[in-house]
Amino acid sequence: MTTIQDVADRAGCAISTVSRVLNGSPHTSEATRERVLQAVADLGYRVNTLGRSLKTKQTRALGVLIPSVTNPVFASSLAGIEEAARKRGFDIIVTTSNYAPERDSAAIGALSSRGVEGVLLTVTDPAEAEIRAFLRDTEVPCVLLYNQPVEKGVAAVTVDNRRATLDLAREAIRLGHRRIGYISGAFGSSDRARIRYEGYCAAMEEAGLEPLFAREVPFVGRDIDFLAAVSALVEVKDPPTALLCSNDLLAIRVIGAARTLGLSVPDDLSVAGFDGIDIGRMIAPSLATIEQPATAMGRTAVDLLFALMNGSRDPETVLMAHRFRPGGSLAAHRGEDQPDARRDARAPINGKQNR
Amino acid sequence: MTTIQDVADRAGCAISTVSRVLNGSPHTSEATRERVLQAVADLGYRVNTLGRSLKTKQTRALGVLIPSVTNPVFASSLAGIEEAARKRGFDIIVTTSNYAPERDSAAIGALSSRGVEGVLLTVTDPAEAEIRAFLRDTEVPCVLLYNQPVEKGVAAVTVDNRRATLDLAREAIRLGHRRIGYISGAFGSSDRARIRYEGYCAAMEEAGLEPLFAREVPFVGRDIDFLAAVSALVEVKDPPTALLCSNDLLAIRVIGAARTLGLSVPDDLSVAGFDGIDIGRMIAPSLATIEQPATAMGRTAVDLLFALMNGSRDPETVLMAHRFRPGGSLAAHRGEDQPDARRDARAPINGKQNR
DNA sequence: CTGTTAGCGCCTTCAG
DNA sequence: CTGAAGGCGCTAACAG
Repeated sequence: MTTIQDVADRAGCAISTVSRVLNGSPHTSEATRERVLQAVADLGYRVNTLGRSLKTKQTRALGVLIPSVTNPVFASSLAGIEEAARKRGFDIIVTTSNYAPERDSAAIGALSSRGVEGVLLTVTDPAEAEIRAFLRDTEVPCVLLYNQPVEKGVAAVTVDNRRATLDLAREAIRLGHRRIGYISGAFGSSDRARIRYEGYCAAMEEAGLEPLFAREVPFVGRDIDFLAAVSALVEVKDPPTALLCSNDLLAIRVIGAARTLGLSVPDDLSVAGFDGIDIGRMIAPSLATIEQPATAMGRTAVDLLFALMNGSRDPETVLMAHRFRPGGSLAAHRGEDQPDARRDARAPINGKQNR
Repeated sequence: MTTIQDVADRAGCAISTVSRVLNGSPHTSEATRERVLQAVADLGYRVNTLGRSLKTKQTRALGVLIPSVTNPVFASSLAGIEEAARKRGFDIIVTTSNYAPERDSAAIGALSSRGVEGVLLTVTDPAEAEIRAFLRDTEVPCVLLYNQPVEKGVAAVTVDNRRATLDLAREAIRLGHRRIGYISGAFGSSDRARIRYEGYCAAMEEAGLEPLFAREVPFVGRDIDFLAAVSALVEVKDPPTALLCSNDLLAIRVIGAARTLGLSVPDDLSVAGFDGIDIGRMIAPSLATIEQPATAMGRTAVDLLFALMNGSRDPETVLMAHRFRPGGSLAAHRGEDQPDARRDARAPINGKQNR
């Protein structure tokens, strides 16, 4: 590895001079400047970022933590992040938690240990003690993405998850559904799932309906377990006519499971998701969902992060606009039911009850 | 930021002692060990990776370059990479080229400037001069992913793109198709696309057919341009009955465009892709394609990289197994054509000809 | 067993 | 305009 000293030797000057031309210091004669540049080219020299960073305390690197990179919604936000960071000359260090809460703080520790100048976080639970402590104590600027902060003074970019799911559930109700279930991955793995559930409950109550059930299913588990879980939900007396899923990937799996169980979507069962990933448009029937602007959210989060970094803005929660996207998976209920649907509402049919 | 000196002060010892206990050196008394650990906990101290790396020349970081993180095939390989790297205690710095050749070498430069201990590359063109030079001259271990190296001594993990497309084209031919077209993103943006095209040509020639055409379409461009490009290909006299696409994302867009043009897939036009992304299974009709084990390829690439790093293996090309995945998008040709299809074969109908 | 010391590669006053 | 020198945080001999 060639160092700044090698360049200085070849250019016949001191390393400080090399440093100056490399960093565009104005006080250098054109002649030596040329020689230095020539030496750099000859030797194929590249500054060692570590040495520089150690001195300047600037790593020009951002840390990113997301649950998974194969979930298109996070891939999109990552794309937005990467683009916005690169535009400013920053690299990103990417870590994933795979929805495992215990990996969150480990990842955050590793990131800050690397001296990243800012951090973008999608954690499983922003209310978790260690996470809160970090958010409060750290001096490295930090913005939550998709998470909704539990205390003031924490920056975040998200949609209004509660309101969005309320909108979605209202739509299902408007379409004549009365027995509507909510299904999510492990609540412990996603504050979004919990908040969205609240929105669902609010809509049900508003319509004078009892929330049917909220069931956690093994989102990242094996197909066979997943199928069993869905089966337990829908193969009951007075089954739900619509299922709201905490995210699109889950919804797509549910549709697949329903089909395996011999149910037609949406004829026998309506299904809706949340996120608005592209795949939803391509499948048949297309997936009804809530769209959130994932790439723009990533970009916005970086913008906010840089504003935080240079002190031009205080931590705040930026709410992005969401939008209901209609789709064939959520259709009008062909009601052979009695008018007063409340009589059908009941305690959880199966599985643990939430709330 | 608290440093090792702060810890030493608080523990009442020298920084070297702190360093020793932190790095698990055996020669430390249990007593001081305790004191140090306590001080670390009290102060919430974390080693500064930069200082350590500067000394040890070990960054425990890998560099990754992929075209895009929103293409599921690269997202999957990235997931495999991240997992395998983390298992070994390595972080990854992720850069994307967005299929722009000029961004490849810039990214590689930035990566090595950060002192990454190894690099995983999916470049637009491994034959490009600057890339070749880097591959040949660099002392940082490096493995290509998806790319097929153009010279010996370069490590790579890929499938046999030529052979795979040959298999795919054979399948189309077996299904009765004679007028088969090949469509890809910009050849300049993907050596895979070019090599796959060769496989297509080989299959056609083997069957005594003339390659119909190979057309580059604006893969990352606007919908309207894309539609026009597809329209120009299929709205001709004696249109192709099957279209082989250089990747799945492209194939899915083609199906969408065909539909917009009023064509039914596969009744009017069969379409096949390459990659085997999950979405392909979920759309209707399901996408016929060549599956490559993206996540495993990422993992394998990291394994190979580490073997390179510790010198236990020499650069080599690892060919992973591919598999034809049947799908509704590629159906038997309902031939009202004359038996000798060669009479229909012709020079490119439209667009620039390749090869 | 523990402290002292010499850098790793680079930037940045401070003199000259 | 340029060189010399100190030090960023840490590790690794080398003494003691």
